[in-house]
Amino acid sequence: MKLATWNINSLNVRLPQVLDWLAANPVDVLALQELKLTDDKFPFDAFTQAGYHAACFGQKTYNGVALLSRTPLTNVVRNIPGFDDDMARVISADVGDLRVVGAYFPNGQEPGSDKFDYKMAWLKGLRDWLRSELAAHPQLVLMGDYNITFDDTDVWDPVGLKDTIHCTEEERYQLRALIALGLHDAFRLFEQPEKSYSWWDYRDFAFRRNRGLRIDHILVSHALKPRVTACAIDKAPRKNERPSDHAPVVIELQSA
DNA sequence: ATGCCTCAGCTCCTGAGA
Repeated sequence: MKLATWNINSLNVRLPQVLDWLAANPVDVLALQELKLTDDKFPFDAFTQAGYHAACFGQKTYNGVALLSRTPLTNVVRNIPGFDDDMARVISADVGDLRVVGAYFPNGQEPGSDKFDYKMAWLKGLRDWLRSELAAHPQLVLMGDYNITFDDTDVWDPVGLKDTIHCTEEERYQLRALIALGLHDAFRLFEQPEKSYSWWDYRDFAFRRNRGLRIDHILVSHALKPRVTACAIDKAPRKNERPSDHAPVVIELQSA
């Protein structure tokens, strides 16, 4: 089976591209981030016609996440239990024998800012909750827009961007702490092209120049790791007209 | 260069994204 994650930067604008991508890439599960719409505006009918069940957790203007699945989504949980948050950033569900968590991590704006402090608190909240979630659901996948690079390999200009947002040691420490719960970066389980990124700034022809960051990730639990057969970033949708600034990341799993 | 795009909205500018 295949699962994917994609920050689509407004579902209102990107719905046709999501449907086109699903038609060409009929994944079993797709996690979406940055819907930028409320639940009452979510296009359930369009996804039903495309053959997908959907669970959404929307919000006006900002944030908003959803899960699409070929098979029913059950035990849906919105946001991080135990972490009080007024932003719609996390949605979890059972899909077959998997626990799927889709997440839109805070941006953080700038080290030292209030938004950076919120990002750190959110990461701690996520980790505290995931510890018990992993214990309850050994076969777990956590995918989404993490807004953090693992290391300089994920950064087009590690010197120029040293200690800037997405690249600070504090953020990377938090990411390693998530890994330490018993998770693996599916992308690095395989040989990958050099300078592989999942996000490119809209400005300055950044995509054409491949000036990007790898900030969209799929982490798999220990129990799931042996089932992973492939993981790749699909740059094709970034070449569309009016693209999202992010590209989808896709993982392939053997059946249990 | 507090810029460069893109999107939402209390929409002809501003805040936020990353």
